[in-house]
Amino acid sequence: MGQQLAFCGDRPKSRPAPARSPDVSAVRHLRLFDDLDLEAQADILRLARPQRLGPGEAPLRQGDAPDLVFLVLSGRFKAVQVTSEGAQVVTRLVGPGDLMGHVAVLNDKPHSATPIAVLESLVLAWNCDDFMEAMRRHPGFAVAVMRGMAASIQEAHTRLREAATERVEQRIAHAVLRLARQAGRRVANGVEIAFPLTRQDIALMTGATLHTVSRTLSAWEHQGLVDGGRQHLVLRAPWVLARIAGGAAGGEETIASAGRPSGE
Amino acid sequence: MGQQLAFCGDRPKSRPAPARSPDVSAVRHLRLFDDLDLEAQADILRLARPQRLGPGEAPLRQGDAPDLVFLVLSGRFKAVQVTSEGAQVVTRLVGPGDLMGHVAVLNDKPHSATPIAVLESLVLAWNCDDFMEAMRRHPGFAVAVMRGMAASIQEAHTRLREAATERVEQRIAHAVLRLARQAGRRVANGVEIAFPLTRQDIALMTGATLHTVSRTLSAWEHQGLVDGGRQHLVLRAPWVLARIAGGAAGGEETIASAGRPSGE
DNA sequence: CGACACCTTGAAGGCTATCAAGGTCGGTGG
DNA sequence: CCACCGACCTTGATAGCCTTCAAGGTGTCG
Repeated sequence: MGQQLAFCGDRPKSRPAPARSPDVSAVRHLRLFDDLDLEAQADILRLARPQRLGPGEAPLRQGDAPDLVFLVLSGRFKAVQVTSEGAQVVTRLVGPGDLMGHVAVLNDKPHSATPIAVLESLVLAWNCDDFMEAMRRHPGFAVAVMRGMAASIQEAHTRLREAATERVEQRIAHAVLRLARQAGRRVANGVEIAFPLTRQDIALMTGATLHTVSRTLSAWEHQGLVDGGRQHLVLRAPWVLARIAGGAAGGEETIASAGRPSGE
Repeated sequence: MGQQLAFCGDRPKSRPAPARSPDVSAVRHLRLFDDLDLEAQADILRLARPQRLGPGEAPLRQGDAPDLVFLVLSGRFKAVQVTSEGAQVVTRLVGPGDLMGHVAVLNDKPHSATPIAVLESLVLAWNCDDFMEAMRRHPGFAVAVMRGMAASIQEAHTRLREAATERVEQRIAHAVLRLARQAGRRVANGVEIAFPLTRQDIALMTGATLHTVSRTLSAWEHQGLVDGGRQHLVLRAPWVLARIAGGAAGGEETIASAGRPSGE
């Protein structure tokens, strides 16, 4: 009882003295800090160390012992899991306000995926002992972290259901709609996915091959549903994609033939 | 800031006075209470109300507003998610020490699955406000809850990877091995799944049809890898199944041809 | 302007769902 | 006790979705 667990694995405690504690104003707007008063925010931030990552860089690697916990301030990451046979999956997309590495720390197991930056990104890093201590000292923080984990679980279960019950075209539709919701930017033609996204990436998110993804997007482009391009995607008719995702076979569906919702 | 969130949805707070607070001894051995001293355990249990469920019964239903959080003391549940088209998935298996309903409560969204008892089961129920309050008052409890959620996330991501990269036979192998780990009981012939499990259940866990599952299990039974039966399964050669799960095509593999591990 | 990464498109084949037709077990009521 | 019924399981045949194999096209960066 009351047994102390080694949350950071068994490696020596390396606590690099924060060069300078980040400013509270940088995180005030994040939902993770909604519940906390200024004092608590400052207390938690005092232990954090900012870090900058360019596209392709990773703050931690699959298989590493848990050591640090990261909070994304800006930019975006894709969490890639590689199997022993070399097959890959993108387990989730990580954006501002999301944590990385906390699952492994809480589980006391090696990291199960490598988060790779797809944009110039800024993160905060905590030594994992400090992170655990912050949660113990500020229950509101712990609850906020749990909220994020709960959302993560629901998303994973949703994707699990899609993978088990849907055809490839539906899964791709769901995937791009989810991308638009998580990282979409309104543009003239519709909604643009606001980071470089290859066909291969979509394939890794949907359990399809890049060939099938390419074919599907080509078909959609011919129907005017999307604008494709090199590492680039614009959803011109999200409502039609939603109908495809919902189970309608698609068939001869065009932009005009589907009732455009008045709201939104 | 400090804005109070409606964790229980907007329904009136119904707090049925606990008939009698459950005994601390019933939960002492659960990992969820490892970190807590006796006083904290008692404080948390004081708010809980025991409840008994028979096979087929569900403590909550998919789509319901979050209201209560449950802790399984004994028995077992399968969490079933149904899509609008009627397709079903089993998102997870819930056993002693696991929570139910907490994800929806933390997310403040309707329950995303219905946990159905597959055995006579005993659970503890908390009003969700009380549950949140317990976590705020006892950070160690919050951390323990998070540990369970972290495990849940890793399992979901693992299954996501399997669904995306593996053939049906491999997925079934992984599924039955996971079942054996979570609900296995050593018997003379090997390891028995210790609750009634239909082919359909396995199909809902793996994204296959019950026909394919039946065919696969029949083939395994002919090879002596498993003993099948009505709602019944015994793994005679888990190490061979592990090899099948690991990617080996199986082919002419028999019990004898695979090196039996010395340990365990 | 050459090389690399990304994308497109065709053809063939296999894995699995689907359709179809029973078989078997266990409980229930007469 | 026995017959019936429902739930669960098995096995064949067929069809089709999607992967796999193959061959190029295209955009971008150094």
